[in-house]
Amino acid sequence: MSRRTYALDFETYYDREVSITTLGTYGYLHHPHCHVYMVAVMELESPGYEWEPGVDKEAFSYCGEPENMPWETLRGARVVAHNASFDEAVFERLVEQGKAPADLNLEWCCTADMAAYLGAPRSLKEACQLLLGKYISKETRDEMRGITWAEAVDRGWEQKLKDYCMFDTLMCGQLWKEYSHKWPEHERRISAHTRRMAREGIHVDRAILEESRRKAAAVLIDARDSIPWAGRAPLTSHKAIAAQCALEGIPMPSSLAKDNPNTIKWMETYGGEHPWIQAIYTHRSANTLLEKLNTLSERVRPDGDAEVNRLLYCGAGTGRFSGFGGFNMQNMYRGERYGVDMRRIFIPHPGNVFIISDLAQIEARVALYLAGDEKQLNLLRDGTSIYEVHARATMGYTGTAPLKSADPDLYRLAKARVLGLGYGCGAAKFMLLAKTMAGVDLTLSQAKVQVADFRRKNAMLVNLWSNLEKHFKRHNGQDFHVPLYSGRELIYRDIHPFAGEWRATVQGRVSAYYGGKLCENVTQATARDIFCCMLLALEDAGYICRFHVHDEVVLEVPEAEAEFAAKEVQQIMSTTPEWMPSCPLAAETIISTHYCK
DNA sequence: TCGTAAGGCGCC
DNA sequence: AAAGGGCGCCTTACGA
Repeated sequence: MSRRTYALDFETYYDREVSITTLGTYGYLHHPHCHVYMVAVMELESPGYEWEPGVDKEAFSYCGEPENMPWETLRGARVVAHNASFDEAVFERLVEQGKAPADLNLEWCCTADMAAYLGAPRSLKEACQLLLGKYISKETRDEMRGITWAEAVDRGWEQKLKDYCMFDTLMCGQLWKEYSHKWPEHERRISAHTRRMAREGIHVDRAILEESRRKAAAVLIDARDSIPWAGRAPLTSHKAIAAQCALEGIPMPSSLAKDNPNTIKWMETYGGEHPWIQAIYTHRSANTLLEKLNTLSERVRPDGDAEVNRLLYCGAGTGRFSGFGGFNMQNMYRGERYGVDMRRIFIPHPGNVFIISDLAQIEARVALYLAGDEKQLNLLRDGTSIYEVHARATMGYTGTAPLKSADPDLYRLAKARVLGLGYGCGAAKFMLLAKTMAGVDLTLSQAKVQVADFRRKNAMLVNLWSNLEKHFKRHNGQDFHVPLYSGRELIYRDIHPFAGEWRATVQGRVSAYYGGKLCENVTQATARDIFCCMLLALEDAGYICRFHVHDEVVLEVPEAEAEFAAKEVQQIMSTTPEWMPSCPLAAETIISTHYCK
């Protein structure tokens, strides 16, 4: 039985400090200044569906203070909101405050997520422009920053605000009516899964968190004391550093990036005589570390769980998830620095353990599948590691022993090639990638040889690059839809040449594209779809996902079930979706009492 | 005092 | 012809 569907939009007080951005959803909704002053609710089958401001407001079930909203109307309904994570959280807060009933059995759906799935921008304004051809003004919302409901009423803004709120609700509803049939059920489940994770948070070891903050702060103070201009100029200011260089008669490097080869040489040459050189790098990294720990600390709720696993569904143009502001779980330090292992801070609730499982080299495997390289796929199916497969298929390795032990140098070079050259990277860039990804030192001419050799021996992949580019360019002046095996598609809009590049718009962002990059996009998108398939399979099997990072999932299970769970999770994570049969996947699964790499 | 851009850097 | 990509957060600089 299908549910009745309503569009809904809340309006709440906000200012510079009291906002989701600064406080997180929980902190914001529990702040004493936070006030939910309006809600608009519209039944999508109502005749007022074509309502425009000032014409007919009868279409609305309700628009006014949430305290007087007849919430029973919504019992058992589907509720559609733009950025439902917010509206759902507001509703839960009203329940908590006794202003709404707890048992309405609502199904929340998010039109911002839907827009992102369709390759449109997330914001209501831009989504309506692209998907409905309608212009929305956000002026009223901007004007309300720092203005309370009572003040707005005093200014005579009551009707203006109602119109604004109803119009947003209407637009949200229209987006849903026009496009929801293009948003498949399994993707709606992923969207809901993302909101569920955020709502529940992650348990945190507060003792380790506080100890980590103390350690980072101590390092920071030491570094500061070694910087001569401390207190007189910003500590990592390029201008201040250039002035110090001039003062001490040493050259200023063109870049201060710590991985830049020229900068490394500069640090080695002058670092000994001038200890502040090391100190600026120490300060930079210790400061970032401390700030992240501070952010995390601010997001810990009274129950010891932190709201740091909010993700944007389809936040990236490829459909990957992205961060949502505040603490970002997707770029967390691995291992220890300054005696702090950030990942250890995240723990399961008492009596539980984490099951951590990741897809091994998922993108490299998908790329072979998309390119149709059966030779390498067959070797993979035999259980050979992907780097050895590459060495056997394209680098002339014929030994019977595993490559990793038989010829470690060749193995590392194969790894560098697989990780670094799959998407059109050139020789200069490959030098850096080979070093950072596989620890391989190459001269520029050696890198050139490797790039040329890779492209010659991996013709099917190179073919995929050029085919994608060819089709892309053929859509000059149009949109290019790239179908994925999952049934989803990537959409490159408004393709046109500009300044020697080929540009397109994805989720409202314009950038340049070429074969290797398109191939990377399609590969990443497919890997994302495979991963999401597994998220749902895990949910179906009853597992609670605390958070995930692109190809890695962290589940929380009772300790007593850990062994069985690890086996079952490993099984689920190794199972290829039915829409991509015979793509050889692999997973690694561990049991842990804390998050770790 | 704002918003934005850019340099730098963390991860997948 | 040549081009790894996908993100977000921190600081500083700069212009309105």
